[in-house]
Amino acid sequence: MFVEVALAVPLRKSFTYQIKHNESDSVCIGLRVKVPFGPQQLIGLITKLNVSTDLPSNKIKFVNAILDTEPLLPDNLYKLTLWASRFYFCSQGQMLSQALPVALRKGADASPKAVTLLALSKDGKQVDTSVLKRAPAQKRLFEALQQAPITIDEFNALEYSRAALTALEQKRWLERQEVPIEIDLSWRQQLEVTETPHKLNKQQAVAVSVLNQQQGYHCTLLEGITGSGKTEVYLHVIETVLKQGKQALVLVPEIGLTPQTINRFKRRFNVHIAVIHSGLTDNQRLDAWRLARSGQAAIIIGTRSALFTPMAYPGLIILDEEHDASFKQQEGVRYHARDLAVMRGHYESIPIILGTATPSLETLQNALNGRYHHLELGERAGAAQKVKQGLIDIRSLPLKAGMSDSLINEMRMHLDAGNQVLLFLNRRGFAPALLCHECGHLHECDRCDAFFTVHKGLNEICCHHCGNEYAIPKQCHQCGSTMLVGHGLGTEQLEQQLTEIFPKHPVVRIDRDTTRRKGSLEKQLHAIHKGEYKILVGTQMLAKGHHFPDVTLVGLIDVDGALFSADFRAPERFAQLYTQVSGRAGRADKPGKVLLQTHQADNPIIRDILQHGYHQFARNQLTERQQALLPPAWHMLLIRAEAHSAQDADAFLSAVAQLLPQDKECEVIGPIPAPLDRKAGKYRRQLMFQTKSRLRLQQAFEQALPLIEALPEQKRCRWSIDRDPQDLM
DNA sequence: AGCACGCCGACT
DNA sequence: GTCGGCGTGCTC
Repeated sequence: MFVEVALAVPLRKSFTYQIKHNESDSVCIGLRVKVPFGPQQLIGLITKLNVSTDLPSNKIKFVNAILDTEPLLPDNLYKLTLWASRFYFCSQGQMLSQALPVALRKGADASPKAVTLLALSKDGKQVDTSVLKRAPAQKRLFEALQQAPITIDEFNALEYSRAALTALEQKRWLERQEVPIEIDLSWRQQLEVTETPHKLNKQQAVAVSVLNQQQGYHCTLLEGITGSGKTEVYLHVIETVLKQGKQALVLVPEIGLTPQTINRFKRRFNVHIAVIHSGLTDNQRLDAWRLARSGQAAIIIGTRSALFTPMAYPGLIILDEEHDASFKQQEGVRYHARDLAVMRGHYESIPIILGTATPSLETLQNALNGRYHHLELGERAGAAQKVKQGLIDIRSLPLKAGMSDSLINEMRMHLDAGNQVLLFLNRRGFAPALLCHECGHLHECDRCDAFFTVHKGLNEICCHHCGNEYAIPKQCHQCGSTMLVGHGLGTEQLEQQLTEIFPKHPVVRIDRDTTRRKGSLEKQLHAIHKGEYKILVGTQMLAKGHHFPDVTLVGLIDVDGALFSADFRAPERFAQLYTQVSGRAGRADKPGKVLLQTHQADNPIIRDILQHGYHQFARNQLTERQQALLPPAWHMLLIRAEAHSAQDADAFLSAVAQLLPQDKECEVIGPIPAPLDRKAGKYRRQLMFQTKSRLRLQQAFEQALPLIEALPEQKRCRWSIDRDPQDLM
């Protein structure tokens, strides 16, 4: 008997193994097996059972061990990964390597029946702690055990000394007990709501009642402006679901998973909440996965990959900040958690809510054409006033650190009134280029097609694309002159100059450089909330998800770069960002103001956003995309290739282009150089494949893929497939 | 992805 | 002389 096994290797295929006769009764699809693979042992999932195979028998090895007695994933989730692997043109093994916690791919027990408990022995209970006064580590552990026994996992998490454990065991004061695991599902019988729900305004109440009535699959776009109380709607709907004994899965963007978010849910419901984020260790992740699969965790909150968390009693999926780009995986299998979440809703027959103030055009199109339900929250929940907005045409105006006089004056007014000011500049570092004042030479990264960014604080020049870094040169590389100056403006310089312009108002900078250390972002945000800083300077990080109630003025220093980008999504992204930052300004008793500096005051996109707001802008953009045959009207697949020589990448993509159909409903563009032509010493090219219908893209590419993989040119470059690319970089 | 094999530069 | 750099090729 033969089995096909999906392995977590980046190969678009599965592998066939033989099963020993005595084991052939204990295999079925979905079990994990340990198999020899080249010189290593890997763990994979059985995806097919066969009685014969075309492969020569000398190639086939035996399965070493069967690890499970029942399928690892619930049927619906298994089907989802199967569907996703077809949709994203990867092997099921590649998809499963995204979907399964690492610990399970290393052979951990999926549903352990017992747990090891550390407890005091009979002897230990007689002992007085004073005998341990010269062994503080032992004493600490001993006293903890006097309170209550702890599991071995807790022991590891709480950072007790291993030496102390061994010492206490040798004294026979401590013993290990095997305790069967009990699955506590009491929340399904009796739900404890530990906080009085907030009173809903009319629109919220309507939304909640519509959502509460949904049975089976429904996808709803909840379009609610910043401060309109989306979270309160979520909490009401979750309560309904929990009362039916079903679980809720909440997906949030990477930046949105803060203690505040989690506490909001913890305050309301006295249930177990599994939190899944990138900071977890493999075992913590497995723990959360088990709690969700057994049904003990009533609520699961997590980022992108949490989408694949199994649930014993699935009831609802909520995906917050639906438009956020962090839901799209940007390496390996480039899946979109939003699109897969909708598909999961289908398979599980449960409702899914997509919430945002600024819907992506993809979702908006689905809502407008009736595929999704559409609910709008247009009122701010409190009595907050509408934000005032202004445009500063900086053409030929004198600028101080990129700021016009009118911006500086406005800042002064807000600061003097005791308020905070937020300045947004999407460029970190001191200056985006190093210029020789004598010969005009701009210092360029030797591995990329990009300029070095100057970081004064680090005394370095860095390439933001490949991480290449050097000490700031004393002399020009071209002419030897010592007159080197930073060219252009970055957040570091802005911060420095603001300290000089406003010496009395403390400045804080929030970007990847100042928040690199773990916990430092939280620390800085806390200081801002306490009012320790009056001027906030930052990149994207500052714009997303954080609320600053005392900020009354938001300034966008330079938005021209965002609009000049080659990417067709640039206007959409900019409008989302602008709307999100605007939402940060002002509150009930303090009106907010947003100022936008630009050299293109007549730019129709800027005009459109300012005059009509995101709501109308997005609808106009949708029409433009339809006319330009761009997503979401048409469907797009991007093939990227990189190689040591540009010709190798070009040759491969040209050959691919020959294998793809071209007609009225199928377009092939390229190969063209990627926006960053050369990165980390490699030349990058891309080929775009666009079709009118999704089915056509699926069929045409499924047909071409085996031929592409057989191309001889394929060997001379690294290439990848990106379906529904989020950016064309 | 990992891992082995293989071929050229700076070290004891 | 060798340790180790990473290019190349293979995995049922």
